[in-house]
Amino acid sequence: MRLVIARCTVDYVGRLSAHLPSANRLLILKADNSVSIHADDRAYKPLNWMSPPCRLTVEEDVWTVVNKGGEKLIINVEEVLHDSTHELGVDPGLVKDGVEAHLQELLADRMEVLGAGWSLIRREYPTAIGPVDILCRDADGGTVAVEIKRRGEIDGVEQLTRYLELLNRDPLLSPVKGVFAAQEIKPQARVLAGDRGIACVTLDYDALRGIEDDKLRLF
Amino acid sequence: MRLVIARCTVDYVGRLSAHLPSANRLLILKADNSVSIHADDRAYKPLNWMSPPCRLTVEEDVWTVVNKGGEKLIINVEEVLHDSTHELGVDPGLVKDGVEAHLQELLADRMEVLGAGWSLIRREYPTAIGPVDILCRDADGGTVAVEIKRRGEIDGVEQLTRYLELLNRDPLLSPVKGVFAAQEIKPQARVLAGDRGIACVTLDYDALRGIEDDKLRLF
DNA sequence: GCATACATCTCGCGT
DNA sequence: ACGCGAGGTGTATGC
Repeated sequence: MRLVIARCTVDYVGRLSAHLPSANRLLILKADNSVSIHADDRAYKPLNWMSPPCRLTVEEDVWTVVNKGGEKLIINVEEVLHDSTHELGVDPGLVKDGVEAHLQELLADRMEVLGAGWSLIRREYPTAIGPVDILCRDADGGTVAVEIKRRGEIDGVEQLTRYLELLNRDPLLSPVKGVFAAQEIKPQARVLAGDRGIACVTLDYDALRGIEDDKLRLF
Repeated sequence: MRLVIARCTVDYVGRLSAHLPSANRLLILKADNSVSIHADDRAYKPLNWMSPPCRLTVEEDVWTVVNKGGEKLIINVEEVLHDSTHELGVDPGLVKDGVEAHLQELLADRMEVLGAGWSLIRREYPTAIGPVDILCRDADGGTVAVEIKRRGEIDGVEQLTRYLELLNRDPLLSPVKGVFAAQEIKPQARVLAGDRGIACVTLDYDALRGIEDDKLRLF
């Protein structure tokens, strides 16, 4: 990894055209040839970048990065204020916990959260337009499609609506009801769901995990 | 901006929990107190980060970054291999060209691209569920809602569908037809649009800009 | 401040 | 390779 602090201008031509006027910035050149240009604010997003795989060529003070799609990043280095290179090695990578997949596992293992007597048919129930997160039966034996999101927004309701339309065309399954389950459901999504006859359930991740822990403790 | 190359472990607790085992990484501490942790690959996304506004506290070799939402980033610095600080000043920022807003301007100025005799009613036509990109009249005087995207995907068709549903409830406007306009329209979006009676138009950005340039040259 | 829509989104999974 | 969905999405804009 090479770190350069330099006064530079940058031009990007690709999916759009963009230009950075002359200023002092951080240029990061990584082992995979990727390049990013950072200002002194905002942690996440570089001002400009070229993702790998790409090729970097240096001619005098003009650095050019191109990728296979023909996108081009041209850095004009006017003055170098710092330049250092460091060996980092391969990163072991990060361990995550708490994403939607985990919510789905937890809920599938504890269907009674949705109602007494509810039971799982299967997770990731396949359909022509994609898998339904959870297909289950309610206490009356009726089929229910459950869409799970971390944050429930309007597009999640649209997604579930498409699944329900499709599932209800199958006479073996119909009628299929819908449940929109999320840790947090936006008001607009709740209104749209109500309008479509879809029930909303907010999931308490810690409580679900607590139940799961209790279960594990039994073994 | 402070650049540190260090062997470190990182823990993030917030919207999820994540852990980075000990390894050499780049730590970027920016003027707005934001922190990001980079491995030696991938230009865009840090391994871990804390976006501003946030607060950084250093106690011995443990750096803690917290934000208002209670998210926490804990960096355990085991060995510092490089440490330098640089003054960059405020960045003038980047100038973009080719985004959706510009497509909308160009198309509004050249409605005949959609058909002979078409005319603009207004851009950003307000509705209860958000502004319609362009509302216009076709050659027969019928009202048309146009949704513009850079890349036309399924959610854009859903969005336009919601607008059309709403607009067609207004007897003063109804019937309102729909046009889905984008530089590139994905096949699935095209199929869904067809199913909903929505016309698809691919926009040639360079051609639109060329027409605009010609117009400007007249003055 | 909340809510929506866009992004050179990136990234991973599945077909 | 493309399509699709998720993301600690981040970021800007309008209310």
